[in-house]
Amino acid sequence: MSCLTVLKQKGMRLTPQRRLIVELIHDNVEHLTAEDIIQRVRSRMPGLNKSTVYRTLELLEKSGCVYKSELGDRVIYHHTEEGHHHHLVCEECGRTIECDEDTTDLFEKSLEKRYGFHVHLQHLVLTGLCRACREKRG
Amino acid sequence: MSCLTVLKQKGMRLTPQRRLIVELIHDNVEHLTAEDIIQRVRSRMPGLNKSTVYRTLELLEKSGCVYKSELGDRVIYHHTEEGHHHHLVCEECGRTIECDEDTTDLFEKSLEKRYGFHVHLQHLVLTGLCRACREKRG
DNA sequence: ATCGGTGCAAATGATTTGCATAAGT
DNA sequence: ACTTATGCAAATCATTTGCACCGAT
Repeated sequence: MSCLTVLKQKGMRLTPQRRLIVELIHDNVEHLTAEDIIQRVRSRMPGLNKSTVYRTLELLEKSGCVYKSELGDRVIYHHTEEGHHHHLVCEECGRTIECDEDTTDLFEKSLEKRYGFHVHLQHLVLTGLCRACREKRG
Repeated sequence: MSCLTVLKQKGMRLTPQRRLIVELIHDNVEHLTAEDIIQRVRSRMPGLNKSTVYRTLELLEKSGCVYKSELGDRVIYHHTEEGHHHHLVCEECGRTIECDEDTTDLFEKSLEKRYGFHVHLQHLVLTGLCRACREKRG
């Protein structure tokens, strides 16, 4: 179900501002910060205020349409998509790899088995080095 | 090697303020925020300024004496100790479980194998529910 | 005695909020 | 029409910074 449908179902208004912000988040594979979104929005709808961006992001997060995570010291947003909830971000080239749930399932199970701890891995963002960058480094 | 030794070796001064902050971090199993440390310091050395706390934390992080991580929207600090770099924090009771590296090693290896991605898991803090709290919930 | 460290107060920067107006339903 | 959403400006809150003085070496 699309974000816009979710909002409509909840009785929220589909304003041009919200449509634009939702569109931006969906068109981007990368993770965007609030500031990124404010920048990108500027060219298409110059009047759109940053408060509106923040309010919309909060709304989308609470509605389960986007994930809010921390990447280093940046707060980033990413649309919710089933099966691709985790991300590997290369520190060198910045590329993002979507990480499927099978890989994390195993990890979750081992934490459960070993510590009796049930992790809530909603949207994990891990940093490191991708293969290409490691090969370049030698 | 202790934090104080590290600082001394780097030619940094061992002021009473720094000694106190280091002591606080080492005495606490839990994760402390900068604000927590500012509070706790107050009773023992009322004149100690918050800037000094922030500056010391940054120094300790750069010297590899403490880890700085994000837990939800809080920035937390924890002393570096070999073999216990990861933490499982219960969302219900707040208890922290130290997670040994064997468990994460497997996870790291599977990410490497599957995606060719080498994660930098310096100090992972994961939230979820501990066994006791899950049993209480039923 | 030196030079790095501290306290203080002011600056910063991201996010939030209160309120009058605008606009989706 | 009735509310909710937006724009604006001001408030907030954690963290950072410039600078004069202090104190560990």
